[in-house]
Amino acid sequence: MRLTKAGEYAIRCVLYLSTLAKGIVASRNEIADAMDIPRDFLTKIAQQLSRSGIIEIIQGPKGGFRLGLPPEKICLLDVVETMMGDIFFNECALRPQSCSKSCTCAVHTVWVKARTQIRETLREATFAQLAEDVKNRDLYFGKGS
Amino acid sequence: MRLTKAGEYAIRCVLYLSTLAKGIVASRNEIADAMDIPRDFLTKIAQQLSRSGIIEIIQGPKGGFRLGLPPEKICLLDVVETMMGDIFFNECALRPQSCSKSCTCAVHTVWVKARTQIRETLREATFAQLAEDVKNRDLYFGKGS
DNA sequence: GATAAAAAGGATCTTGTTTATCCATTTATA
DNA sequence: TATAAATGGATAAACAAGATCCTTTTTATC
Repeated sequence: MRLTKAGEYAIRCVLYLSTLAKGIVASRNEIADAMDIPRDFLTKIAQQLSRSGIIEIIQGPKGGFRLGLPPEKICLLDVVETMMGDIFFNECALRPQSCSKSCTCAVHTVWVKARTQIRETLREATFAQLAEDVKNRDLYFGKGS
Repeated sequence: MRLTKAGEYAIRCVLYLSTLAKGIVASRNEIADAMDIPRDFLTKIAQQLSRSGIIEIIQGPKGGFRLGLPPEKICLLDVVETMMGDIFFNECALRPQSCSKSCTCAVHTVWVKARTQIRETLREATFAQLAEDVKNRDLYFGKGS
């Protein structure tokens, strides 16, 4: 049960953009180099992030990516669910009709609780906070330890 | 981010055994039929559960599976981690040395929190409770709705 | 307009994991 | 000793993840 590479890369990309001044565009190559993301894979990831409004893509020379929302309006949950779909640990917790047994059973209530908790935790973590922390520590940019 | 079939089947298997009187052995076919698990797949699942002591396997005629521990000593976390390995959402949360960037960053503390929460929730859910609930509701055995 | 930088979109490919099945071998009851 | 029942190893099929390549489209600037 783990974060996919696509999810990890997406977080790094949004985090990078969140550390820039408002409205600044960073090119795909710049982001890929800085955050250690395969260039062409980043293309696909950016397309998904763009479809859910988390980033904007600018084409043409001087093009690249920038945030589509202020970083305090973007949370880890947004990015994770964009890249990996809904978080659920058991079909029943989200799609009761797909369970061959009854779905009110005790097991499912545990999954629902787990799902709710993790979504809440990921929702509380905004990229404004994350970027601030990263900037303060000089992390993620080769300056820190 | 979801439970695998193997994880789901393992839970159903242990739940079935937990509803039986202490020490009772159920054959592989009985469990497979009752809980809608592919017979040969259940073999593999049982081997894993047996290696971590959750169930015991009895060979020969009248053989089958039974719990290796009292059901109040088995929790969802045990079964899930046996079948799916450690729960972690990000490499760094568990293996700091594998992260190419610094691992004290703010993102990782969020993953650590999420991981801790879900493990706690799954640890609290024992099969004694789960089986009791299932028996009370006549669920999981075709008698309920 | 023409040029060129930069991203899109589609196709493909590799790799790994999950799920499932088959069969010869081992175990142990009666 | 015969037989019921599970093991263990091998293999296959299905699917998802990760990565890469190439042609087309967009658009800033000369």
